[in-house]
Amino acid sequence: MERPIKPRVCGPGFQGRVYATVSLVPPGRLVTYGDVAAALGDAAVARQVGWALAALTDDGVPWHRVINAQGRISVRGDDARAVVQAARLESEGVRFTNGRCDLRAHRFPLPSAPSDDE
DNA sequence: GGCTTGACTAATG
DNA sequence: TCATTAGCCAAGC
Repeated sequence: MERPIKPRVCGPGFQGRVYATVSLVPPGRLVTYGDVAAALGDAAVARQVGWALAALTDDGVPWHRVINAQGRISVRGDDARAVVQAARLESEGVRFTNGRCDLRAHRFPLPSAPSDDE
């Protein structure tokens, strides 16, 4: 059957995989950069996940559902982005406390690397 | 082809 | 809880 996610059609190289994986996260749920990286097959590329999202311009990707392992929003200088992210998450039912969210309660179990078997 | 940058993570103090 | 350090890896120049 048609593969659930085809990284290549979502973008070039690594970024496309990141977008595809992040797109799997349903509203009201959260994932960490490490989770996305692990879903891609390499937990060590968490940094690259953030880098990929930083270059993201597609509203079709719920980038705001991706936070760091500490349950905090990190946008590395883009404060406006952080405000938007927090607002969207709260809009989806995610509760924030002291700038941190309840990652334990909202964490979404990402599936293993998007099956692009070929 | 090599160096630098970067929305991270885990460990330590 | 916060600050610092070391490690990993892809994209850009």
